Amino acid sequence: MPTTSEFERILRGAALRVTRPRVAVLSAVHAYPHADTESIIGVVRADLGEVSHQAVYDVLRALTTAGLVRRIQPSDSVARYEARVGDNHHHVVCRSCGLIADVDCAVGETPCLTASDDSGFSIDEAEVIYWGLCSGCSTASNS
Amino acid sequence: MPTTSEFERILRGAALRVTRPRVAVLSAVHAYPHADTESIIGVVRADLGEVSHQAVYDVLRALTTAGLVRRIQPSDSVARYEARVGDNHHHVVCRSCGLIADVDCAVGETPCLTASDDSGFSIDEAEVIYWGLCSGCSTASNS
DNA sequence: GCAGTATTCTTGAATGATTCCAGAAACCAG
DNA sequence: CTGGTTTCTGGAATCATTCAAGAATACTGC
Repeated sequence: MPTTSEFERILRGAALRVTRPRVAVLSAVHAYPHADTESIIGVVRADLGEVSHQAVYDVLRALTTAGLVRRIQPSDSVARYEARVGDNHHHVVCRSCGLIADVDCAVGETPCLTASDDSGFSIDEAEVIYWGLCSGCSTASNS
Repeated sequence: MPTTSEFERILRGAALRVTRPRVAVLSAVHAYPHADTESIIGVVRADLGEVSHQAVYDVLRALTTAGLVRRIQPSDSVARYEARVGDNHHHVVCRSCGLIADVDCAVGETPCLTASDDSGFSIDEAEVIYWGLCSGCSTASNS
């Protein structure tokens, strides 16, 4: 977990202004991977006191645009954010409880990037979501 | 494109009641792949006259649950539906205009179903979304 | 260190897809 | 044909997210 000054450096490196809300949001995303926006707001407020949700939405968008965080949004879920970027990993989502876990790319480097027929698209990213049941829900449903 | 009576058979086969709205919605999803809910409502109304959006939402949920249609929901997009089910194909989405196209599974049968480390999840489906630019938007952005 | 300027944060309201609710209508079994 | 259940209608509610305008704050050059 990077320190505050490291977060500042990360922000500057992305040509983003360093503000308290931004450092707090970036820190929260690092601390709580796959957290939804409301959770992040809660963490940031616990850290800084009152912060408008608008600011958090704004910061999350700025960080996402800058590529410092990744936004993931499985069907039937609100937007979630994570700080692991640039390593082409994917996610498993539990159909029952919504738990999300990271999964490294299955077949090596970035194989998923190659579609069999790209229909004329120039593809730059492949996003994979595995659906299933987490160990807890799986056990519960077998009983 | 199946006929109305075929749609009826499909519905009965899934243990669903046959109603005019259901046939119309199923038909619309077959006719307009990747259409969003509002478009489907429009098509259904052109066919049957006034139909409540509630009915369409309801039918789409019933069909999705029954496995007759698939719901896809790329980030920053409303829910969309398609009738191709059970053949493990994926999608390319244009970042610029939102166009969606089908892509057959890249590496053969259902390889994506195997995650390198499933974190204890029992996985039953892999959903792949390729992000990029469609040929039209790609050309436009190069100029 | 300090003013100027552009970006960012606050407050509060609006948007829009989706869902909830209660009653009317339609479908299927016997 | 009738009963009973499921589905459809109409309208209102929910909730994540966004828009807008003014106040505050951070970076740039002096």
